Amino acid sequence: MPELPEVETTRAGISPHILGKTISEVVIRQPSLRWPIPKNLKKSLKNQKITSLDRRGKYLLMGTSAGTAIMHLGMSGSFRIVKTGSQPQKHDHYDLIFGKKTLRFNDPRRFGALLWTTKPALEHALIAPLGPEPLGPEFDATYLYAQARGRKTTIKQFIMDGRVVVGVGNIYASEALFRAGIHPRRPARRVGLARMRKLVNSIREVLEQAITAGGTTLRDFSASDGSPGYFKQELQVYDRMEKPCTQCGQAIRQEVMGQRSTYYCVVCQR
DNA sequence: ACAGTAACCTGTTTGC
DNA sequence: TGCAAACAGGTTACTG
Repeated sequence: MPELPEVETTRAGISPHILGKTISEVVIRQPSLRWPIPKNLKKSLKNQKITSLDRRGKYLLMGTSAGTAIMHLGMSGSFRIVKTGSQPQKHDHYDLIFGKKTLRFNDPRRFGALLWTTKPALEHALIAPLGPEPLGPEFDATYLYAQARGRKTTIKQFIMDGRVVVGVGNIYASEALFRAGIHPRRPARRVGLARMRKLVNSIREVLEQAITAGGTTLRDFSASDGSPGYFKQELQVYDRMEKPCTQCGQAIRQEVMGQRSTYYCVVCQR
C-alpha cells in the first residue's frame, strides 16, 4: 500500500495527536509482524513523551528521550487515531495509548514493523544503508548518473532500490518513468545525464503532487482520519492497462518486471 | 559485487 | 457456485 507520499500523509496526520504527548499504555495484540515486536518495547515506551516524529524513506521514527521507535507500514499497514477503549477490529495489532486518544496500527498482511533502538535511529541496521531522500538536496542527476555506472539492472528496478534512493515504490516508479519518457526496461547505465535530470525532476514532481493529494488510494489506503488519498485521479499509467495514453492515445501496456506489475506507453517511453 | 528469486502474510479478484 | 491460482502499494535474505 504505502509509498513515500502515503507514509508522509500518515506522519503529518498523526503528528499533532502525539507530539509532546506521553504514552500512558502500550497494548500488543499480535507481536509477530515483519520482525517480532521486541519484548522490551512495552516497558521502554510506556510513560515516554514523544519528542519527534520523522520520516526516513518509508520508515517512521518516533523519538523519545529514552530511544526511538522505528515503524514501517509494509504493504498493507495503516494508523488510525481512535478513542481509547474502542473495540479493536481484525488485524489491529498494537495500540499506543495517549490518555483519551489511542494510536492504533492495523495491518492485514503483517509486513509492517515496530522496533526499538536506543542508539541514534539513523545508525540502525535498517536505516543506515538507505540512499538519499528523493525530495532532499543530495538527490540530483549527477548522483543518479554516477550510481548507474556499471549497473546491469533496468532503470525501473534501479530507482526502486532503496540504497539508490528511498521512497520510490511500484506505483510512482511507473509514473515517474512515464513523465520522463523513459522505457522501464531500459538498462540504468544507458540513461544519459540529461535524461537522468528529467527523471529526477519527474520523481520529485510526482511524489510532491501525491503528497499534496494525500497519497494514492488504490484499494484500501486511508489517512489516519480515515480519508482516502486522491492521487489515483492523477495516475497516467499505473493500473491503466489497455486504456489510452494521455499523451498519444496508444494503449497502456502492462508487464511484470522483477515480480512487480509495470505500466508504460510503448510510444512515449524509449 | 551484483542480479534474480523466494519468502514473509492475508484478502480479493480472476479463471477454469 | 466452488475452488485454486494469481495478484496486491515493501523489503530482506538467500542463491547463483
